[in-house]
Amino acid sequence: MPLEIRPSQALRLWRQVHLDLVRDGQADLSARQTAILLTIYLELPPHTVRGLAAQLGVTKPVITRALDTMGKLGLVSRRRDEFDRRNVIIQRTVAGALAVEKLADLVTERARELGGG
Amino acid sequence: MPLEIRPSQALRLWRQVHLDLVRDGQADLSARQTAILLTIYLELPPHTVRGLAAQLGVTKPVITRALDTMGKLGLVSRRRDEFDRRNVIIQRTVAGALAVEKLADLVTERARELGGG
DNA sequence: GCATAATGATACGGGTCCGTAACGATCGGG
DNA sequence: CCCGATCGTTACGGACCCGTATCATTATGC
Repeated sequence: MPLEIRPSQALRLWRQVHLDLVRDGQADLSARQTAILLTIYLELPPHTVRGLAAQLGVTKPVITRALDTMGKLGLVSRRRDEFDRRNVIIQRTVAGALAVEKLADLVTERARELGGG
Repeated sequence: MPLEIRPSQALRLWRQVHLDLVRDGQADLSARQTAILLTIYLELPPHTVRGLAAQLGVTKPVITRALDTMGKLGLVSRRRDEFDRRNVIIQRTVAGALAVEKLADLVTERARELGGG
């Protein structure tokens, strides 16, 4: 069941959602942080620093810093893997789930408002 | 002609496109820069610093700095308004148009690949 | 001509992020 | 044991961006 969308519609959708994010002032997330956050909330656990780095094609410090920032914002949390104490398991939070849900509603609503152009 | 998309589809689309942008390494654009770039390429000219700042709900230095960065990348260019030399007119470039078109194709393609979930 | 307004750019102090390299902690094999 | 491999984190120098305040340039009204 593919989703049919024309390039011009895609651009207008992309612009409008980004405008909303900027205007809401809550869009302090970079493209990398967005990719990390959505991976955590859409893919099956467990999530590790190394695994996320591999999926995004970036180095581990990038993931560590992004988790620091998003942790301050309360969007994700970390805990040690008790079975292999070298690993860190990245966990979801209530605030993170709310933010993801809000983004989903925003994209969905803006898509619904798209005209035929 | 609204575009029907479920919240779960919207999230998977958002994640996949951001993953592509990060992996391509071309995602040096922040949410603000993306909003500015798409506004320039989708809305009718002329575009000024003040006008963009008003549309995005940010201050003028934010626009100036974003234009500096995107100008270095060749995505936009600036010239003086000869009829009111206080104004600066922001213009599109070939490279910018290509980048926008590429983004449109990316979103469109990833939308087409979406399953029913 | 002169004062005022408007535009975009710049200075400043502070924060975040980058990539590379090194680090401490932990696991595992010999 | 102990040495190497693996994990996530931190250090470093550099770059970018933020918001506020200020600046030079240009236009406008009297």
